[in-house]
Amino acid sequence: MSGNKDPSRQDYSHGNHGMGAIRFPFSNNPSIYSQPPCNPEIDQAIGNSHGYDPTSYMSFTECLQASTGYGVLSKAFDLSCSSSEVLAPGDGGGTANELVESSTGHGGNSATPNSSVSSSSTEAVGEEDSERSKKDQQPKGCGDGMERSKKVTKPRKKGEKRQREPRFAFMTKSEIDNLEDGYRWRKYGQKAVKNSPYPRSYYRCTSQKCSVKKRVERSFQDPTTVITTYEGVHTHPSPATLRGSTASMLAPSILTPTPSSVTNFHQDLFMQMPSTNFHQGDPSSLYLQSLSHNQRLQLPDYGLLQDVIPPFIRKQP
DNA sequence: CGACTTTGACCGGCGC
DNA sequence: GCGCCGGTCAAAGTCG
Repeated sequence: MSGNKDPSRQDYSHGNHGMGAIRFPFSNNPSIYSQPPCNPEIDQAIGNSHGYDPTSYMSFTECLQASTGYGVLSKAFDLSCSSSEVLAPGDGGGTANELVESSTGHGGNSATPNSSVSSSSTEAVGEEDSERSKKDQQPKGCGDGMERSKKVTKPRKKGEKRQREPRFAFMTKSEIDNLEDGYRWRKYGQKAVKNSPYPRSYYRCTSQKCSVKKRVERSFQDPTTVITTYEGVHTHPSPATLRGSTASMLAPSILTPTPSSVTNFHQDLFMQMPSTNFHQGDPSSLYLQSLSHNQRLQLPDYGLLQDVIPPFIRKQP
């Protein structure tokens, strides 16, 4: 191996050398994302209704950290959502597939034209991830000299369905695949995506006790769009947060509340969300749109407030 | 040398 | 039952 073998990666990973060097961009400029996501799969996954409200954004990190409290999200959605649309099979499709992690929602009737940024997805909040427990219980010892072909598989109880962590999917307009979100990730897999020339990458949070995963893929119809799907809840604060101002350095516009304040902060944060910002799917899900880091440079300077005030609040007159 | 990426193989779920 | 496909594993390679 010589690294850099995957052309499909290189093509759009400008300047992305490993992780942690990328800033997550966002912008308040609604015009940038004037076109709907193109990948039909993704459209469905994120419940794209072509009617999202581009004026309402929150930063990637905010969303992510908000995801540390699904209850909060749910609460927020309860407050802000009136209908049950989530996924928008809309165009007669019903070709729901892999990206529609959100299992269903409730029928996910098509969103109304103004129903906004619909959410993407979340899945049943599995208490115990059987998948993970499989790994945990799986005799790791099988590694020593053991070939993969003899990999021990944990006997799964019959009828025990694999449950997944809740997921959030974000769409991001970016040339960069692996967006800086304040956490450290280790890539553990990459797969070709059906019907797409772009591969899907699988990442796992490097924190030992944290089992959060994320998938990153690129829309095949709009290569500038990256779809990031988070699965699980971080059990630890963002390393960036711990490092103090690092997060701010990486992404000055991204709020990185202290761990202890995350919950309350996001509760407030979602409470303040415009009702068009997110729609309730199943319990909670987000669909974030953001912009390239280039565009972020055009943001007005809020000084210290940049790190305090959520962007979607900031932008308001 | 440790952390991380790459990559082919394996596994399980699901549709037919 | 079979095949497809998404997700994961883990050895090997790369990088700093």
